Amino acid sequence: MVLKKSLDYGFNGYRVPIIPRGPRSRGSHKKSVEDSQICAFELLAAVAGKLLQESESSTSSNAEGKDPSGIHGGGVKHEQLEASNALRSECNDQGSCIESVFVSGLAAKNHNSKSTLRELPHAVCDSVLESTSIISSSNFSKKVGHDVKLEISENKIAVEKFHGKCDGYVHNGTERQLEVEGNHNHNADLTAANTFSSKDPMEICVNTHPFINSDSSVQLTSYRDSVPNASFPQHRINVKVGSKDDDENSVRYNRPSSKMRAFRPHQRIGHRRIRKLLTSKYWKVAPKLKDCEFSNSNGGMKHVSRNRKALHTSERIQREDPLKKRKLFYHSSTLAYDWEASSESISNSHEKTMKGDKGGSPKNFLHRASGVPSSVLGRQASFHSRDSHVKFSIKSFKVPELYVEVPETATIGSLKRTVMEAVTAILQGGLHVGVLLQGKKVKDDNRTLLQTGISHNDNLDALGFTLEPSSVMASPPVCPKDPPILLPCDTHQQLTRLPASPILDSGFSNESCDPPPVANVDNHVESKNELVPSPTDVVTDGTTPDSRALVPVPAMSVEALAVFPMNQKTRRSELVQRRTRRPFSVSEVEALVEAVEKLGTGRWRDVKLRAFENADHRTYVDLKDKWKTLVHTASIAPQQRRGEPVPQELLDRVLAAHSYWSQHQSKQHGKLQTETL
DNA sequence: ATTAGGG
DNA sequence: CCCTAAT
Repeated sequence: MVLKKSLDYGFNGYRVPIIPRGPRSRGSHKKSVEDSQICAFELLAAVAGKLLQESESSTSSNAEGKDPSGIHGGGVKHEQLEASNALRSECNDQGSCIESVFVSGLAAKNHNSKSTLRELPHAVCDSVLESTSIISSSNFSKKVGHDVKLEISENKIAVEKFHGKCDGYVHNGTERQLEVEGNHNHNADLTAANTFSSKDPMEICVNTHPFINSDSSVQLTSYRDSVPNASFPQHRINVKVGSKDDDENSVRYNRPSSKMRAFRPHQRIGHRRIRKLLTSKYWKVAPKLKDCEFSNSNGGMKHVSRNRKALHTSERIQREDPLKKRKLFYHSSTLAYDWEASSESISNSHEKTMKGDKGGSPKNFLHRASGVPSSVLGRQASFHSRDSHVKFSIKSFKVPELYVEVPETATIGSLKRTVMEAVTAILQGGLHVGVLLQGKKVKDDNRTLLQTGISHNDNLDALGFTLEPSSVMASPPVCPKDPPILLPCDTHQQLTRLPASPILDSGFSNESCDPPPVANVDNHVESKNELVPSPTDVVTDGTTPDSRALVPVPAMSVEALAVFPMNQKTRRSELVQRRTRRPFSVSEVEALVEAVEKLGTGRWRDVKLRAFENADHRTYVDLKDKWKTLVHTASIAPQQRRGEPVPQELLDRVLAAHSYWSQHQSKQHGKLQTETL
């Protein structure tokens, strides 16, 4: 449809099939969605939990014994409760959780004592996650046919408190519960609320420590490893999460994951889907790692309180749009997930370096990090270490959005499984960590931290991390046929878009990060998109409300977060986040120029309608501003121009149009001018 | 809601 | 991009 329109006008307006909207986006429906999604889905936590659980049985027996200190237990418990309460209250406050159901699994269980599941971890201390929770409040949805699509947005998974030593496996201490409550009457919308309450915050600390590199498999690992063992001499079991799964998990997951990966066209076109937004999860890491502060069990309570705070904050932050979306199909259900770039703040470590640190090369660090699913924002705190090691901790990270599509007849259990599988698949699929420095992605993996400008006393605050899907994940086949399924498309699009904002400073995590590196390889130019309507476009255009909803989910990014690490006191940035920067691509500029040539300046509304109607992230103000800058750019020497170079030809047209319209003050009747220019 | 400009 | 004032 869009295409048609464009044609009608005689030129192709720039269209972005799917554009992530910033928090403040003026986009219409999106907004409502965002608003409605209040509760967070602790996805990550869930994942971790799952993993843990899987292995739990095996581990559990041991666990208890391991934790000599009883502290963990009590402390943890409290924390958990608090966390859940906090979450709950938050939901209430927002009011959107009405529909959400709190699965009190956590709370309830906690009460009972630490839930059995959880206990293990505590005891073990190794586990990174003590508990995870997922909360989803969701809203939405409609049914299409038999399938229910759940989109859980703004869910966060937070792993709060990590007590324990970092070594060891990540145990399944995590408890994850996912419940969906749906009232789906035949026509009724299905509402599902999942709650995962996270009990324990997880703390993650990453440093360049040598050990870190040990396992590659799962992110969690990093922490454990990273933690200086000095502090936790105890049981250091290096288990990879991934490895761990081998036995049980592998069996279970393999099948699902493989299936999930394969994208298959949505079969039931007529079905209604319910979309549930899954928000990202946050992993909370101890805000400050004092060298192993967290290793102490007592530290737990303290951390907890902080965590709670963080949690709340993070929820607010969550508004961001997901960077990416993907869909997975599992059996009859489809899972799509978005990765949100947003990351959580990372705590600073004021500590001095850990003794244990040996110089970890940046590389090590990176490697370590990779594997963590979901975006992570890291912020450095101060590094006092005298040595050349940079130490930082990642407070939390969240997983963007998760789309789940399942038959209405699906059981809650199956839904849970589906979600977990999706998450698991993602995790296993491999994620890599992107490093952002001052909002810009650092692509050169070979550069050292020092070369990159990351040193213990420098801009640690500007350091951020993002979790990016592995390339494999990124390139799932697109299924044009099935309109509803967009994720793949999204992916595609994103990939496509990358090229658009090449090198500039502007490269934000958003755009740049999302796509896997691989993606970069196949750069498509934005213009290409225009020429050849991408599936995404089709989807977007076409569309049923449902599909629309799905597709457009944008992604926001981490960058913003990255840029504004959550400092509890400072910055309300979280609330007033700036829109993510989206440099105009050449094709956009062209569309703008063309529109202005025809309409003249002063009619930005019309310009917007004409050339950017489908680019919801471009407001008329943006267009006006862009024009302003274009005029300026065209007036200065090419050497002074920055950013993606705009073809001189376009700049010439800009000047011509500018002067033309300046003279013809009559901005109102601009019909004749095309030729003039 | 738009437009125009300054920041 | 944001913010504001003026429409």
